[in-house]
Amino acid sequence: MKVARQRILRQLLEEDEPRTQRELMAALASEGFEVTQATVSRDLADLGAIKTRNLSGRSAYSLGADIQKGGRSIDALKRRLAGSLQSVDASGDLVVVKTLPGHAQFVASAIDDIAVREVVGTVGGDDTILVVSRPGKGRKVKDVLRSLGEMGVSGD
Amino acid sequence: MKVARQRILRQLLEEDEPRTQRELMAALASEGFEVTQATVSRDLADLGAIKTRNLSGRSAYSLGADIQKGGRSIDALKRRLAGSLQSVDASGDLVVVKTLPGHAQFVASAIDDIAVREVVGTVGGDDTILVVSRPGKGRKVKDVLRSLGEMGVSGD
DNA sequence: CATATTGCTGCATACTTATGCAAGCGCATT
DNA sequence: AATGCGCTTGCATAAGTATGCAGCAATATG
Repeated sequence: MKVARQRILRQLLEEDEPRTQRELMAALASEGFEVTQATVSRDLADLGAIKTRNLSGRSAYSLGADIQKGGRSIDALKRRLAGSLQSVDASGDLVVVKTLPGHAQFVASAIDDIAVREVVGTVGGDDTILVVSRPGKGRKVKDVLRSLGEMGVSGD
Repeated sequence: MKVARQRILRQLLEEDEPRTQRELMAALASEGFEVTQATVSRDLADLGAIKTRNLSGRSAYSLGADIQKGGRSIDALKRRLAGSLQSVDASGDLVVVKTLPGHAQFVASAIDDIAVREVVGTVGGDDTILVVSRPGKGRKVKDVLRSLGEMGVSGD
């Protein structure tokens, strides 16, 4: 089953330093999941895994930029955010996110988790977050956050 | 020249979302650097660049897990650490790092930056840092940190 | 029950990236 | 100047990864 396999895969990604998909394939096999490299590739995409470089410069798969906080998928994050987001507006490269009272810190860290490239950083208060995006990415970040929350909002 | 080219490369990695080395090759060419894919590959290794997945799940190159803090290479980090480290010891998966007074916070954040996979997290005081490594990685983290600082230390 | 629809997978293969090797260059030494 | 060393690069190719397509199974629909 796919879900079970991907759960194992997560573990493997956290515990070991799988260097190739072939290696993961073997590891999965020894756990009873015999799949091809193609499936591993697709699983890794599902999990949002990336190939990082470890301390020695060698590359290995891991669960993304937020490894320390425990990996999560975009989907999982979507679920987390959906309930807390109130509105998202942008002014240039600054994106202002309103949340339920007290949720700002939580949401801000979630945004930090997910927006690896487009976001420079976030500042969270009690119910408001200021998201600083990379030059020209403000609109995009806004759109993405809105789509994650799937809520109606005021204009640009 | 290599250095100049890699500087441009950094910029490209930060500003755009290059999806393949071929793309980077083209971008570099339009900046006056005509090199082959092989060179781009080696440059990316030098810079410690990794292939992340952006919000939509597509993969793109970027400067590692420390994007938000401004990318830097292992080498740069080495230079930063060398002057501040005093000693490194490990006890199981806990690594204790001593720094010059007041440098702990700084060094801790540097370690966070660099130790993408092996380190679970760090706690920094004034001149001491507690580094929590992944199970079984304590020794390795210790060794790496020592080698970064290139200093004599006490035993295990 | 028969027929769609959907999702997961393997196969084969296209695409992408890494690397052994040799050439070229600059600097130091003899 | 000649020799030798180390570094960088391109070339060719190996190694690794992604993906179109088709088959299969499970579930939904008539």
